[in-house]
Amino acid sequence: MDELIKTFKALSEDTRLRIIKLLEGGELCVCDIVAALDIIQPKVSFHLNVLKEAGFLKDRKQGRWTHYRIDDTDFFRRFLLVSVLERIPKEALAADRKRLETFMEDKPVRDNLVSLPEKKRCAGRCR
Amino acid sequence: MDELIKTFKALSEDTRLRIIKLLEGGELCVCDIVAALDIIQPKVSFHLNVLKEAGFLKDRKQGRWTHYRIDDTDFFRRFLLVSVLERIPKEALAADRKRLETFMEDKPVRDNLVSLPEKKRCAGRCR
DNA sequence: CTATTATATAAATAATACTTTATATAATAG
DNA sequence: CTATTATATAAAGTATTATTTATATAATAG
Repeated sequence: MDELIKTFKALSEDTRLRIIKLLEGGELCVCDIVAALDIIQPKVSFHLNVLKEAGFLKDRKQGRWTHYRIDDTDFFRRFLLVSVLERIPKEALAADRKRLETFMEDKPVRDNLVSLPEKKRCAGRCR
Repeated sequence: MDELIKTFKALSEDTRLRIIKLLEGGELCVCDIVAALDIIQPKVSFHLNVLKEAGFLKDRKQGRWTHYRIDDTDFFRRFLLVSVLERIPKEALAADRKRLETFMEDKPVRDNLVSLPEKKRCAGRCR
């Protein structure tokens, strides 16, 4: 029963649902999420960890960055995620999406690194 | 998004899942649930209200009693309830079920009232 | 090697949620 | 009407969870 409670509790918080909605578009590193949500990094890390511990996210370390993505290996959690995604209207989190886009576009440093091996690049404007 | 959070939060607590599992067997009045869970009445009322506010339960007043039952009018909540029920193994809450059965059987007063109109009877041993 | 960057984690604080105790209310038995 | 019963609610206390600030760690650029 504890696992079930942990599962639902992970989905019972605003910031975490915003993260899920962001990751609908694919993998992001922590700094991308920080920029998109416009909240401080330890707060983002805290919530990412709650979602990960509950089995909703997977992480992938790459150099200095940690990339998070939706973990869709479990059927029940996958159903819950889809339910969440379809119940949050696109316009509700438009600001998050907008900040993410701006952050992604406005990355002069990344452009300089496009030719470097994947290991050294970040999806955002990280150096 | 707030409604979604409220929905999941309602399912993020031990006592509330025990209540849901109890109500799988059908409508019960508050005193039945108090007896089954062996916890104090205001605590039960608090959790019943959380579940009701989240749309998982309906209540029905009958004389001095309030009977609660699962509200299966909404498809999504219904799916969540079924998911909860099937994920809580029968043996996990055997003690609750046992206390409920004992309480239901051991009701000398109710037997005296069986012939009275429905309005005056309680499912438990309430007088 | 040193400085910087990305992220994590610890400690302190703040905010929420739950529990308990006490009391209110409404129905009804006597 | 008065006492009792079932349930609800308010107030106070406790516990849990979230947030912030500060710091640690690990990677890497220079």
